[in-house]
Amino acid sequence: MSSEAVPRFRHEALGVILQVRGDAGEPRLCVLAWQRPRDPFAGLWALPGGPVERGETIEQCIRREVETRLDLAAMAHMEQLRTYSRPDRDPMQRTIGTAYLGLVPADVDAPLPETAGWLPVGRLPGMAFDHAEMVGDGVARMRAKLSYTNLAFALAPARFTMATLRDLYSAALGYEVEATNLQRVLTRRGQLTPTGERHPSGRSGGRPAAVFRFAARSLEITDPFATLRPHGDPS
Amino acid sequence: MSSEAVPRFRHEALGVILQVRGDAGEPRLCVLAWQRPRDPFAGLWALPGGPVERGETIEQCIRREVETRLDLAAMAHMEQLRTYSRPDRDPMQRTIGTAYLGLVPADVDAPLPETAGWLPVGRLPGMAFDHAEMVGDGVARMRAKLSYTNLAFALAPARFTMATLRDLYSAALGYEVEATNLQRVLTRRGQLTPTGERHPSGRSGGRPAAVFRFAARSLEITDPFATLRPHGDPS
DNA sequence: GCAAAAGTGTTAACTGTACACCCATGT
DNA sequence: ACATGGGTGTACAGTTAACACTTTTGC
Repeated sequence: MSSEAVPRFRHEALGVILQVRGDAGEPRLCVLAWQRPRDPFAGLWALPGGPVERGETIEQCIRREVETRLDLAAMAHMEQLRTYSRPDRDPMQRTIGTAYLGLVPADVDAPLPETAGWLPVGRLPGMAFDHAEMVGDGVARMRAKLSYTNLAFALAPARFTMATLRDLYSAALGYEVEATNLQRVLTRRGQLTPTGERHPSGRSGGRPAAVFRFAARSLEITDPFATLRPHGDPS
Repeated sequence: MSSEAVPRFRHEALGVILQVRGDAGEPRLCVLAWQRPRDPFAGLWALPGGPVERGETIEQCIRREVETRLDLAAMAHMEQLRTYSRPDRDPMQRTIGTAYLGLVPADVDAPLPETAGWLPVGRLPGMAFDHAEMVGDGVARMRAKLSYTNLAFALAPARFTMATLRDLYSAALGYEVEATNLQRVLTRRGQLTPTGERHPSGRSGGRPAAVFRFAARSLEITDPFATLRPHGDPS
């Protein structure tokens, strides 16, 4: 209608990279972030990411950006979260941003530069831009998918005992989970494969724990919540 | 790092606007589209949408674009689907596109221009760009949410009998649903409110049907699939 | 009365929670 | 022996699919 040229936008990709980390005692769900050295939002924390380049997809962009700071092979799952477009979300220049959710297994400990850190999502410090909202969206997506998919494969180490997995689920979901029922549910859904190994008990004794691994290493929907399913379709 | 300027992109919003329509006999799930008069993809069908303007969000853009062709008040629900960024998705110029899902109640019959139409999603004609993928994503999202939310409020007329609702669900889900169990499930979840009215039976007789309405007119999660819920939390 | 459509009752299968109880190990 | 933690058995409640059966209408 108008004769004005179509506007063009800076477009950035951002990563909500989550990992359950047990640095000090209890394992906690953490998100990877950088403390900003400069304005805007100097001193606040920002998610990794950067501007999309000319010939790449947004997903290629976030992979490229994260790769420079973290071994990408370490990231076991990645999916698009949502696109944020409030005109004032970047006070310096109009920027549209697409956030991705990335999950890192608990046994990976990639070295990080000084200014980077793993922030506990339960007690986030001040976040730059709309990054706090992105973290919230990412955590919500991950928690939902823990319920009806095998997504935990991307948070768990390659091999684990049920006690380890219980702690991991508890940290990721934000509330206590019982190992007994966790094992039953995951076993019924075919997610767990026993390795045959046993993890010896600690100083305080106790029966040695069986060691498991996840049957699949890519996302599968293991509990289709579809009520109202097709006629004659079990599950 | 590089001294090159950050690239900027044309950004468009697209709408996957769905409605269950019974124009000819059986109601079918349809998507709103326009037949393209010009290249690229002349003759193929494209979703409604257009370029994002300078001061607006992507959601404001898709609302503005759809508004010019359809009464927006008619659309009972809208949510962001996903952002598509393949560099060659628009052969003319690099364009990043964000798709939105919009739902229109079955009793709305907005007049459309000649070149527009409601395409049955079961037998889509050739679609322009990556719009077929967008329709697929939109239909999948809607079907999933029909299972665990009250999303059907956005597809159903204000008042309806269970027979009407059964046909609507069948068309939207793509398989037959029984009115008996549908009523039981929705009633238990508190989605249905009886109006007290009765719909008189037709020529062929039959008991008059009770008329219902949806208890809520905005999206609610009525069946949280969360297995592994917090200790001592029913439902 | 009979066909048609709506609505109710009942059963069976499955899932997840809670909790009691048994097993294997270190000290 | 006993404390500690892992693992199993079992009962119960909630949900949904399937289908037989009853109710209310038009003809």
